[in-house]
Amino acid sequence: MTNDRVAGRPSGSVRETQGALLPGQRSITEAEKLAEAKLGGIPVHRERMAAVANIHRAASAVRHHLENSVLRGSDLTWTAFVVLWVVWIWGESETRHVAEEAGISKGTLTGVSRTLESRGLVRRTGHPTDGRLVLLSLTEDGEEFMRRVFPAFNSEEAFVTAQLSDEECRGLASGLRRVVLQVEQHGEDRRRSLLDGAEPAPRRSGRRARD
Amino acid sequence: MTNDRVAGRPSGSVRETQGALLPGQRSITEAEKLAEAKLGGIPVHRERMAAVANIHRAASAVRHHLENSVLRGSDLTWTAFVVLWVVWIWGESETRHVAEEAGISKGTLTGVSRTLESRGLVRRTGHPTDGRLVLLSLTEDGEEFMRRVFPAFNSEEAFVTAQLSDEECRGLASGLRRVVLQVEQHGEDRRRSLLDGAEPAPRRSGRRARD
DNA sequence: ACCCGGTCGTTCGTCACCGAATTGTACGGG
DNA sequence: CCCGTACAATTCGGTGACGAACGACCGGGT
Repeated sequence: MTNDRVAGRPSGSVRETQGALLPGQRSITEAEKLAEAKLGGIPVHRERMAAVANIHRAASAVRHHLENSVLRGSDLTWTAFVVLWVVWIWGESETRHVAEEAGISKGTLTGVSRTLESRGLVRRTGHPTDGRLVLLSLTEDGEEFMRRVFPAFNSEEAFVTAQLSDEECRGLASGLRRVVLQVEQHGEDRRRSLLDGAEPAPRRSGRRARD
Repeated sequence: MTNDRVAGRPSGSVRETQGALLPGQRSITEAEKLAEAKLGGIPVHRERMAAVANIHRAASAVRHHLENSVLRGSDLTWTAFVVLWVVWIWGESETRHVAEEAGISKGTLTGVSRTLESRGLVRRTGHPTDGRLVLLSLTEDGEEFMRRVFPAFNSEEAFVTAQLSDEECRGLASGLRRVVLQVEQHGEDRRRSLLDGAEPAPRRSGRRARD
């Protein structure tokens, strides 16, 4: 039993014992306090925890909303749309760059891009001089699709950020960009130093070593 | 052909033609300009687009980093850890609340909680008076696990936000919270009014209607 | 006592996604 | 010219996840 006097509560669901509780705002600050109490003395970086937790809350809420509004009607998955968007914005690109930009693995991109190809939205062409590379580009149908669907997508982006001013959006984007850069620039070193000495890592899914 | 003079570029990869290009910062602002040019006149909510895009970039980067640092060593998936975290923070809870808080579906939670149960980290008990409910709580092993692993997790949360001051973290969390609240409070109405009149929605995966 | 609309967690069909192994191409020495 | 190395995309085994259908259960009305 640890810190029962602080973190303790009557039996039954916590939510029920607190009455009507809006998700989000209050629950996350409650969570911070409870976490600190749970750890009993060990300091918690509360702002960091709240920021990171809310990044994921927001990402999942936004993705869910977009999947069930604009994307559902187009019969496209989130990932497929992101890939389409990346190729649309950047123009003809090598697959490894598209995969990185879209935040998916190369293996996943192979499948997604084939799906998009079979729907006539993207074109896959070999690189003229380097036979290892494959270039992705939008077909005319793909261009037309994005001209039609992106405005709707962007409208929902505006909807989900409706509580924020333009200036606040800029601040938000700037903060998030710094998080992305931090991980991209120092993440690998950090991970290496964390398990320094230790074996690289086990793995629970995916193809097994042939060995 | 639309706006070729504005959006046009020499053939080959865009990335190659721009020289060394840091991912993140520059690419997203480039993307905004390119998108606007692509749409040729139709206004784009640039700040909104940048904010939303960066939410997903950041979420995926942070998740990736955490999965490959603290979680890999514990042989837990991201989702399993989030569920564990929610139950740890909130104490014994009904499954539907845990699922919502963790941002996953009820069906997924069934599988995840069984996995966690089989590892002896959580306990599943029937509700004393309502036979439909199942309550989740941490076992003593689960408590011990979180006391050990959460500090490491929190340290990585601090790492990914290292470029931000405490004050900036608070601002970031606040902005994201408003996004979450906006979707939670008005998202369903919005989706309903968007496809108003139209058929509810098709579906591409999952169990088929029995006909 | 019995239905009956509503709500709970679980089941299950159907993909999405990851990442090691694999395959194929490029290119710089011997 | 033919290797060996490097690096590309693809293949494929495996898990993760969704969400409609389902069965168990609640509680109020008839």
